Amino acid sequence: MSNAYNRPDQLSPELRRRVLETARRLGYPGPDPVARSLRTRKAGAVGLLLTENLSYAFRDPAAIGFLEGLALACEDAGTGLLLVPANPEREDVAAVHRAGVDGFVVYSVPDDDPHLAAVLERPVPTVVCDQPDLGNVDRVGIDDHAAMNSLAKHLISLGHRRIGVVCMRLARDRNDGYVSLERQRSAHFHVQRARLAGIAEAFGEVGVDWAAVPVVERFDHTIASGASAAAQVLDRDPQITALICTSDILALGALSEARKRGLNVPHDLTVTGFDGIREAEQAGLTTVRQPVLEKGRAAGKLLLDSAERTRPRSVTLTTELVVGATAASPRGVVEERWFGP
Amino acid sequence: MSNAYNRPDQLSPELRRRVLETARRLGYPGPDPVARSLRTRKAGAVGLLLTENLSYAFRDPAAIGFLEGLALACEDAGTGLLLVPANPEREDVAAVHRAGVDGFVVYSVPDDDPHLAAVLERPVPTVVCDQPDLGNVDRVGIDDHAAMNSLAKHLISLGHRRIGVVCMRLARDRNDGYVSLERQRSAHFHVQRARLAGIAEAFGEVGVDWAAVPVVERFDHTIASGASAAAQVLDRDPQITALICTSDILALGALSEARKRGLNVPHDLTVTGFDGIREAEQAGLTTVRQPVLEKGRAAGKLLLDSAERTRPRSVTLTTELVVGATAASPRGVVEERWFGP
DNA sequence: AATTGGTTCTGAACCGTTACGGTCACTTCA
DNA sequence: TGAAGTGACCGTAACGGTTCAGAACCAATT
Repeated sequence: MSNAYNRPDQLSPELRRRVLETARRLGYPGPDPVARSLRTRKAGAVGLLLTENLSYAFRDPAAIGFLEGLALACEDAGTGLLLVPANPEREDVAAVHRAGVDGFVVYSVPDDDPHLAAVLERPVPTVVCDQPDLGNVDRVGIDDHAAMNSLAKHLISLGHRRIGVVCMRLARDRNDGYVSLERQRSAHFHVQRARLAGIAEAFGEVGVDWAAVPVVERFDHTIASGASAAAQVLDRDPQITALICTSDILALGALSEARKRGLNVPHDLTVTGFDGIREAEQAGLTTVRQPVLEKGRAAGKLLLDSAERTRPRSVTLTTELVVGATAASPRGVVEERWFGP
Repeated sequence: MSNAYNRPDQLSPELRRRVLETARRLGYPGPDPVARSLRTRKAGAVGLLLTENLSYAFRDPAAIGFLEGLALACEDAGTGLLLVPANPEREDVAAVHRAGVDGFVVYSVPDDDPHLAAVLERPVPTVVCDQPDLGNVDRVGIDDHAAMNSLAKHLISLGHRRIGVVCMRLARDRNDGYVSLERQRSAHFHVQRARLAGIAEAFGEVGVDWAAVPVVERFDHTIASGASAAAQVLDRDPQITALICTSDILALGALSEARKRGLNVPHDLTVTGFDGIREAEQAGLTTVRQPVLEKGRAAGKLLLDSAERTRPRSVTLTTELVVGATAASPRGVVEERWFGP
C-alpha cells in the first residue's frame, strides 16, 4: 500500500511496520516513479531544449551560465532538469514527444525549429528564452536591439564610420560567408537579427550605407570561427576601423586574428563582443554584459510558478555596456594604415 | 489508436489520416510520454547524481567536462539526461525515488552518501564514477593513487622533501583546517583518500615523516579556498618547498596566494594541481591530466549498453603527468629563503 | 441496545498507453 | 463453390501507482 510509504500518519505504526516488512521480504523496490507520475500527473522535472547538440551547451560559457541559473531554480523547487536530446540536424522531434516533463524551457532556437513547434503542441507550460515573444507562452530575454544599438553608438561617438560585422548563424542552414540584406532581415535567430538591426540603425542614423558594410556569418560558434570570419572581413575591406562581433567567443577569435596580422588593438582596429563572459573580461574586451545566470534562473522561476498565472509573462533583463580596452578612436589619418605591417 | 502515431505501417494510410484528423479535431495532444513509459518500461532518460548542488556542476571545469562527455553519449543514444536535484546538505532522498530514469550515473559522491544508497536500491543499472569499485555495479575512474604517486615522485626527484598539501573535502562534514591521519584514512571521498595515500607512499619511501606533513582541507572547491588553504599551510611551515594540491582549482588559488606573498613560483615554491583543466594549462601548472570528457562518455556508454552484459565492468582511464612551469628544484640553500621578501 | 462519531483499513476505479489476440472481410487456389 | 490464407482493424488487459468511497471496528453517548 502506497500509504505506508507516503502517508505514515494515515495508518497505525504497527500496520506500517508489517507492510514495509513484507515488502522488503518480497523484494519490492519501492513505488515506481513512472507509475506515480502517470497517476499524479506530475513528472517532477522540467525539460530543456537547446539549439545545439546537447554537448555544445557545456562548451559555450554563456550557455553554461544559463544552465547554472536554471539548475539553481530547479534545485530550489526540488525539480529535476531533463536535457532533451534534440539534434538540430535531424528533424526528428520524437525526443520532445518522449520527454516526461511538467514543462519546457526553450533556449535560443531558431523560430522555425520543428522541435520548438513540437514543444508548443505539448499541453505543458513553456518558457522561451532569447526568442521573440510568441504571445501565448512566457518569455525571458534581453533587449538585444537596444543593447547592440548602444554599443554601436559608443563606437560612433569614438569616431568609427567604416566597420565590419561578424555574426553567429542566422538560420538553420550553414552559410559561412557574407550575408545579404535579405538574409539579415529574414534571419530565424531572433537574437542575431535584433543585434544586426541594432547596429544597422545606429550607423544608418549617421549616414553609413548599411548595404556596403561587410557582414560575415559563421555557423559554428567557436573562437576559430571568429578568427576566420574576421580574416574574411579584413581581406575584403582592410580599411575598416572597427569589427563588431555579435558574441564574445567570436570577438576573441577576431582578437587573435588581429594579433596574427600585427594589428594593434584598439589603435589599428577596434574589436567588440557581446555577452560579458569571463574570458572576455580577462581579455579586456569592450562588450555588452548580459546576466546569463539570472536569465536561466528567471526562466526556471517563471516556469515553476506558471501554474498561478493565467496570462503569459515576459521578462526583459537589463544589460550593461562594458567599456574595455579593445575599443578606441580610429587613428586620425586613415592612410597611415596603408603602410602598416 | 497509438498505431497511427507509432506504427504507420500497421494500418492503411486512409485510416491513419482519419484517426489523426479526428484526434486533432478533439484536441488530442498526442500520446502521453509518461503513460507510454509506464507501459513500455522505458523512460528514455538516464539520471545523474552529483555530490554537490546541481548548479555547482556548472562551475567546476572538470565537472563540466564530465557532463559534456556524458551528454555526448546520451545524445548518440537518443537518450535524455536528467539532473537529479539531490541536495547533499539534506538527507532527503525523495528526489532519487522520484526520478523516472532507466539508469543512474553517480559522479563523485562520498561513499556513505544516502543518495547513493538510494540509487543502489533502485532496480536499474548504475555506473559509479570516481568511487571505489562496489563490486555489483559498473565503475569508471582513474587510478588516483598511482597518478598522484607519480607526481609526488616527480617532485621527489626534483629534490623536494619538505612539503605541504591542500586537499578537497574528505567527508560530508565541513572541516576547514588541518587533517589528522585518522581523518585521512577514513575519508569518505575515495578520490581524495587515494590521492593523499599516493603522496604519503611516495614521500614515505624517501624517509619523510608523513605525520609531520601539514595537510589542509577545504570544504568549498573554489580558487578562494585554495588561496586560504595555501596561506594556512605557509603560515604553519614557511620552510616548505612544495605545495601539492589535489585539484587544479585549489592550485590556482595557491598560486595567487604565493604571488600575493611575493614568492617566486617555482623557485621559492613549487605548486602542483590535479585534473588538467584549461585554466591550469594557461597558468602553466604542473599537474596530472585526466580525460574528464572521456570519463563522462565512458560512463554513458557503459550505462547505455549495460543490458547486454551480466557482469559489472570496471573501466580505468589513463592519466598523464603534465610538466608545467610551476615546479622546479628547490633553491640549493634553504636558508636563503629566510631573507626572502 | 441503538445511535453516533471517529479512526483504521480495504477495494475498486482510474491515469493513458501499448501488446496481444481475435474478428472480419477479402483474396487465392483447388 | 468452399477452404484456407492474408491483412487490416479493434477490443481488452495489463503496466504500478494514488485516491477516495465506504466497510469494519471500537468507544462513547443517549
